[in-house]
Amino acid sequence: MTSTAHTQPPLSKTYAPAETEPAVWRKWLDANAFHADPKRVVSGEAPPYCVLIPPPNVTAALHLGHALNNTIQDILVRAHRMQGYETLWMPGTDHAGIATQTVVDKRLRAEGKPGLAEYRQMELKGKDGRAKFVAEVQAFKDEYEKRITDQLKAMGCSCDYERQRFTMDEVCARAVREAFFRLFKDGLIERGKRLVNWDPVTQTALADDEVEMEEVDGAFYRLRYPLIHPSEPGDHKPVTWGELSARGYRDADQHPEDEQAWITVATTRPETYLGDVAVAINPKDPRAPSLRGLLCELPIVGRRIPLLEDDYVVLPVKFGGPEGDPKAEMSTGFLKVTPAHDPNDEQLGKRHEATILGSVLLATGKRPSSIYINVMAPDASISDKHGWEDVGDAHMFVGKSREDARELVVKEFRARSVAEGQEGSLLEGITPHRHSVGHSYRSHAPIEPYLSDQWYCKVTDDRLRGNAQRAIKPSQRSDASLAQWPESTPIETRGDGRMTFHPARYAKTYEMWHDNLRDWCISRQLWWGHRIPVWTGSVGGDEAWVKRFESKMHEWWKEDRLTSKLTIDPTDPHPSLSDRGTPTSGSLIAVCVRAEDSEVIEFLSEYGFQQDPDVLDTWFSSALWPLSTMGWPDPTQAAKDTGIDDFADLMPAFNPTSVLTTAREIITLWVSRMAMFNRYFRGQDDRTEAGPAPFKDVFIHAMIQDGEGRKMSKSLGNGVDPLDIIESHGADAMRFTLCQMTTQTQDVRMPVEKDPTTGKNTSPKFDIGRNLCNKLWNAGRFALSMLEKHPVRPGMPIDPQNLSLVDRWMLSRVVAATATINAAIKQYQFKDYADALYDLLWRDFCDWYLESIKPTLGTDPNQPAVLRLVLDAILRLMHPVTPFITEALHERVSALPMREVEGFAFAPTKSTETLCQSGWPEPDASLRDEVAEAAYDRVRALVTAIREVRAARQVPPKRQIVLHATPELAKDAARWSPLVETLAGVRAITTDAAPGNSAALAFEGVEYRLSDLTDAADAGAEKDRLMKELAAVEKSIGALEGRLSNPGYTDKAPAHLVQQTRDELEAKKKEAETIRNAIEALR
RNA sequence: GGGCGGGUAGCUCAGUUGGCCAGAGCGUUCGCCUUACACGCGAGAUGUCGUGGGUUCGAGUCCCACCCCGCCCA
Repeated sequence: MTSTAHTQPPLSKTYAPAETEPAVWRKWLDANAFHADPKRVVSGEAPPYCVLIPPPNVTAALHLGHALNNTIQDILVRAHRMQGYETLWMPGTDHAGIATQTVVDKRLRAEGKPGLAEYRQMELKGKDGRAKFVAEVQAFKDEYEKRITDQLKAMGCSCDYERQRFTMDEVCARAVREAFFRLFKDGLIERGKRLVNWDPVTQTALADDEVEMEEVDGAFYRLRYPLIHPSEPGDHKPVTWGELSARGYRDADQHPEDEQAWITVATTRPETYLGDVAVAINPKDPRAPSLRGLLCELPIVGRRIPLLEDDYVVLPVKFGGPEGDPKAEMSTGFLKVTPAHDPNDEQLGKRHEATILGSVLLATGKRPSSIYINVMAPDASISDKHGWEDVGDAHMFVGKSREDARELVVKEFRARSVAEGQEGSLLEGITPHRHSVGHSYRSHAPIEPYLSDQWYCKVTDDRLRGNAQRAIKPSQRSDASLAQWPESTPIETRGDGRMTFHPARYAKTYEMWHDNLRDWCISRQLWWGHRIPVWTGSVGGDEAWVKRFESKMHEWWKEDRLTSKLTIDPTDPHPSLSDRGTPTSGSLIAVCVRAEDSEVIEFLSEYGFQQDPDVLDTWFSSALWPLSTMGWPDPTQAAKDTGIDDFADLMPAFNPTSVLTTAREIITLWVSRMAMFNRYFRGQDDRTEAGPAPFKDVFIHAMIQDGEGRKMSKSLGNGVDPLDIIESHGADAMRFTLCQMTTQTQDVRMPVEKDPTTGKNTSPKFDIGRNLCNKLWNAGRFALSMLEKHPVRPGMPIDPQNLSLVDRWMLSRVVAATATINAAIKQYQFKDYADALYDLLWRDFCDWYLESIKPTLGTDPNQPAVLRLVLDAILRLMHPVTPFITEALHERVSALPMREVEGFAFAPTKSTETLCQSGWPEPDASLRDEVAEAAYDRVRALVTAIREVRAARQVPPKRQIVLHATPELAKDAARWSPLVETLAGVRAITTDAAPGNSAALAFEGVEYRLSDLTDAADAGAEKDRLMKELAAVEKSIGALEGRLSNPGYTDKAPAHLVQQTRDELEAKKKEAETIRNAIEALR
């Protein structure tokens, strides 16, 4: 045993995290303490415990939410490591396509360098703008990745940093290629022209869950469309009110009969009228029959569009629409139909495709190619270059932004009348209307529903959705979902039903997401990301040339190096990939290349094939995280790429992982997709059996809000930077506070204040953690000094029966706390874990145990051994949440001589070099000593009673007083000696009669006396106090008697409870008697 | 509109299957620099448990209705 304790410098009076943390971190690294060895799992030496970090975005600093999330993961990981599990916490970062691209563009411009727009110009001029921009992003990525890793280290996260992955590194890239290839081959990826969520600022498509709905103050604009008769192109035959009246149109006679009639549409987006292809009316609307066969003429544009009947249109209230429904209140009964700029209109348009196309044919003499008239450019400005030809007189709108175009449309409609010389404006009116509008989660610009070619993953296929639904534990499935999706019933033998949500309610979020799932748009019009591995082109001309192509393609296809699909007609406005067929001249061929296969790629280039310019949604690569981080699909190659030679053992050892810890919104964005992919790609090749879900548990933590219940955000300036807290309070203090805040609710509040000295945001909440650390530090410092003065004498393990009362009590408290802590960690009840530690350390160990042993430590030969053991156990139990301070103290404690206590063991681990690798307390349940606890509780109750009297009587703290006890109590106190004397400031416990100026002490319903309190007792104050106390006791007696006189209670309540009430009544009556006597004595 | 969470002391939160007089920390009041800790020690005060009904001998806890706040989905 080295006596390092003697050579080490004295501990400072308050805990100074900045002096401790770096040295402790070095110690962990030197011990290689966080490195997981999958071989120990594969060989059966140790059970696995694995956590995958939710990879943070590589270009954003970690915020307090990350700090919470990572604290939770580190608690779980450190606890399990100490419990003897072979533990892997896999770190990594996410390339975060759209976010990073945006951030880097902004940064470049802020630095006065060329931005994305300039690189786009370069690319157009063939100057390699794309590659150069990606190189810029890469440089930023390297810088920020290091920053994030440093932040994780500052928080004390015990990740296996050697295995750190990045979603775009070569190992992860290989997983993306393989996954895309297999999904493509299996018909689960397709391309199609659909209306997508378009972000006009970043100019990319977004998935449904990347769109945030926000309430916006808008308006319903009521626009009049003149009615005309169908006629030859060029002719213009207005419908008059007279005619309408004759057709039975309601209220048509309210208008001059020779004037042109109109209908009124209500819209929140007047600028989209340029793309209208029809106006729809509900068939139940009484006006519908009289309008049949008529057309509208779009003002200014001059397009003639049909009137459709469709019950999607909301009936106005006056025609029987639902009362109270704001839409029915606002509705004019006419809906403008703009398929290219509204998803509902698209659906409606598709239902009436024949009518619309036929009507356009009739009006223009030209057969239109589709129902879509797209009037916007990708930046959402009005454009006649993207599918809008019949501009008519509407040139004035071209080139205007959405917002400007809206204003101009309103202005023009207001200025114009339905027909030349006719009264009244085309703009019937504007009604303010608050409604929700989709915004980009990244640029926060309003989403434009926009028609474009995109790649989709058919997640609605049972092979993906079904397996995700079946993944969750049967008891967490709802009847409604099972009824809706009978095929999603988990089948135990398929490996279904093994994923559990904590708290359980989140299973419902997950379930409902899948119940309403739509196909996933996976392409993004970005440069930063995994480029879609599909090359398209067509092959024609010389027969030998074509033959060479076909034979090579066939050869490689047989080798599974590529797979292809065709679009038969490249001019098809809705190109969709059909199954692989014989390439024919003129058909567009899409070839998916499995790997970075230069032979195939060069060959395709030779034939003029070009790689799809789009990249994949970031979540596509994130979804592969449980696979890609473990070297899938080619661990051998992954080992070569990284120099980490045990890649091959990772999957068998650690997938499925133990738990995923993440935030609520991630359930849909990420958890679902990881579940789908892990089960799909780890399933049997014949798909008879799905693979395992990627984690056994999913823990969803609360979201931290500020004191007013608002999200922490940059724009509000209410965010707290974890690094600031680490600097001001220490990493452990931050971690303990966050742990203690983690209740099972979905939000937790953290009042934010500005630190007056640094000007940085902080919260008084962190004082909880700081104070706790300081308490631990001083308790440790004190215990260490005591153990130096009174060293443990080594020897045979101590029989706990030979220990003093307070020692047996303290050990019993450690046993109880360990059980509470184990249960809390197992159930992800982090607040319970923190509270159990707080009580054990502060209340039990510091307030009572340390105070109790002060006078006896030098005389009781066993006591130092217990003190050392208990301190050691507390350090271990606290280590997962406060790793730095416990490691630092443990270094000194472990250097001291020790002696075991029978039954108090620690879990076996692979090393005890550091505390973080040392074993978790595993005390035998027999050390739980109910008798000692009851006895010590009596001591505490007596001490507290005496202290109350002392405080009430203003006895000076240092004054030693005398307790006049009954012979029974004196006997007990002698057994406990000197606990009561030490803790209550009692000089002597005597059976002598008390002198006249003594004070009353009520304990266990018996009156005792305390004397020598002061030189002269203040009888008046004492009497007042006793009168108050008596009133309280009498109130209780009344309540208890009331309960007992209720036959319903005595007859129906459990007997032991009734007895308990009777006993208590007796005790209270005695107590009242005691107080009355005391009052009497004062007279 | 659907789903979920919350409304308990001035603040932040506990309160498991209904069963002692509803708890903790911070803050606050009183007394203490008691030789580990003033980031501390001892003692105290503070609650119509969102509102209104109901079930029960007994409700913060179960049921119904309603009112606020927040999140997610449409």
